[in-house]
Amino acid sequence: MTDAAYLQLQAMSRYARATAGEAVLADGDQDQIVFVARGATKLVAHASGGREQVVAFHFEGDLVSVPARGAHSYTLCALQDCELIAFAAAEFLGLARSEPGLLNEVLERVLASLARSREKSIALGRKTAQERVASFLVSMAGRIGMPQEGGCLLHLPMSRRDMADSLGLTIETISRQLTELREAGL
Amino acid sequence: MTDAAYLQLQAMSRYARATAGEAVLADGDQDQIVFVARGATKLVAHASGGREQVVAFHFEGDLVSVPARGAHSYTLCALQDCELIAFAAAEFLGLARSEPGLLNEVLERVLASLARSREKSIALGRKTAQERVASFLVSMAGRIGMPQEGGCLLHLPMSRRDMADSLGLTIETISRQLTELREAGL
DNA sequence: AGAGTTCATTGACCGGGATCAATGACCGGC
DNA sequence: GCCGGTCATTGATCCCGGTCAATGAACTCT
Repeated sequence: MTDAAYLQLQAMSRYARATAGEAVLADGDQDQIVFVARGATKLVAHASGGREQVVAFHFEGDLVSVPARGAHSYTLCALQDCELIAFAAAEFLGLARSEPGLLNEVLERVLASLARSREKSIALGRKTAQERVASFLVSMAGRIGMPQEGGCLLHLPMSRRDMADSLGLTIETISRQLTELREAGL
Repeated sequence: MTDAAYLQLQAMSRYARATAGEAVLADGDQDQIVFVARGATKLVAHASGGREQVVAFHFEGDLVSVPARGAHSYTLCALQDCELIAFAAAEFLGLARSEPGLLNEVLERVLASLARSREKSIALGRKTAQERVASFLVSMAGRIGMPQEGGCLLHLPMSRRDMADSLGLTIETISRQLTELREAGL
């Protein structure tokens, strides 16, 4: 990346800190691109009737595309204390157009997001509660698990409610499935 | 786009025709990028136990990212007679890196796919059968509806089974919801 | 220490959509 | 014409996970 582009990028960036549980609304009018420099976030969609769907979780180093409200309104929300760097998507992509390396990096991350979103669709559409919880744990282990001898240590920054809202279940069902897995010795 | 890039692009493309119902496996080893020149397709994920989830529908002019098998295996499948142009994703993105215009176009389409995939997650996770069918119809009207005086004409190329596999329901439920909408005069 | 809060767990019951089953419509082949 | 096939519709029944409710654990505030 050229120095000039770097300076431009820095100029259009907005740095934000967020404490655990806090919403990072950013700017509701236009699409945002947010880089998670530290911490973890969830992207929540609000459906009618108070129903909420967690569309994705993000961890340190992840890039999030936060859409302006379309059919549903979205909120980016901190799970832990976070440091975030936000850009207006249009502006960001405008600059990226002259920086193929950057554009390519963004595209690859967006493709990864798309792949994860599709996996979520499969889970939500065709899996039982047990399978959803199990594949959630496997997926999280792959993303933020610390390999340990013989296994893998997993610190989950989200609450039961977040898991439920991500897997299309209720907190009670999550709880029941987890105890079932625990009693099965997993 | 430069002439040289265009020729390279053409050289790495694979043209394919597919008749309705036919699978377009392409190449299972690596990710594919497919352009739908004519017709309509579905991207199907195969879960264990014969369960299938339609991850997305595509129509004339759409660009599809078909992942090589990861957690689940995917198949691109023609809904109508199709003309398709396929690229190996790695190769395609390699060339695109030197063609910012192309890269930018691809990125925008992938972002649109991501947005649709998220909308699908919301439907699958937090909506009733009735709401799913309704938002499916609205979404399809937005993509392939022909505006008519006072309304909108919609030719759906997919079967009840495809809708069911897309919405996480069964053909019976789709049928019941459609008759319910019909009887309500919608 | 006591009161109020939020979150996780567990139990009892209920309902929306899956499953099983039957029927009809439409098709191409011979 | 008849027969086999696939697809859509409708009804009867069942079950997974939602809903309602109670309890306990951990924490903060006064």
